[in-house]
Amino acid sequence: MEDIFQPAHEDDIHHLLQGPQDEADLDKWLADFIPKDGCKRGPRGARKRQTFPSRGARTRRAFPLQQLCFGTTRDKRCRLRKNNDHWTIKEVTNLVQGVSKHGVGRWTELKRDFFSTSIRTSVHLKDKWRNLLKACGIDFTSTAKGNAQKTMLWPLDKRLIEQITQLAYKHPYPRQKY
DNA sequence: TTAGGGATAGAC
DNA sequence: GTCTATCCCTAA
Repeated sequence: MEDIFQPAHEDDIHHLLQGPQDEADLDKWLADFIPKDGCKRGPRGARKRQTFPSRGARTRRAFPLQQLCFGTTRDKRCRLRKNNDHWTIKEVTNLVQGVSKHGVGRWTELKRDFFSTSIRTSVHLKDKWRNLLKACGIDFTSTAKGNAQKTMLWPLDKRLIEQITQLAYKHPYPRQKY
């Protein structure tokens, strides 16, 4: 199976190992971590979207469409669901910067400042922050379930993880009500 | 608009 | 079947 993280050229490998040379180079460097079209990345290895509903004959879950229309036991109406769109390191970095600037709970402002051209909604930002806290082992609510898989943080810079942890304590989630 | 619970996808 | 990331719904 093709390793989607393996750069195509030796120069790319060198570039990857060297890290970003300067701020202008940061985007290109980060781009090496962005999953290629049709692929996913994560602790359990690259995931490719199915290109054909092989299991779809048995279950609607396997359809590879960007959007699905189906009902659930909870919601009888047809419901649209996008396929999973994993976050890139750059997006996570933007989110961390946004929380650093605005604090938690101000997701619309954060979206406006850092994700104005992104498909991510304020709800996505909130969900991702919640997810990052889980992954950092921070129990943000008394009802937090189980232990998040810490290995999800593997592609993230150590400093970024530290920053997330610090922000989590500086700006506890959910936001304090005044 | 936000918080929180639940549903879903996909690897293991 | 389990587990996690992401998406979606809905109450406040």
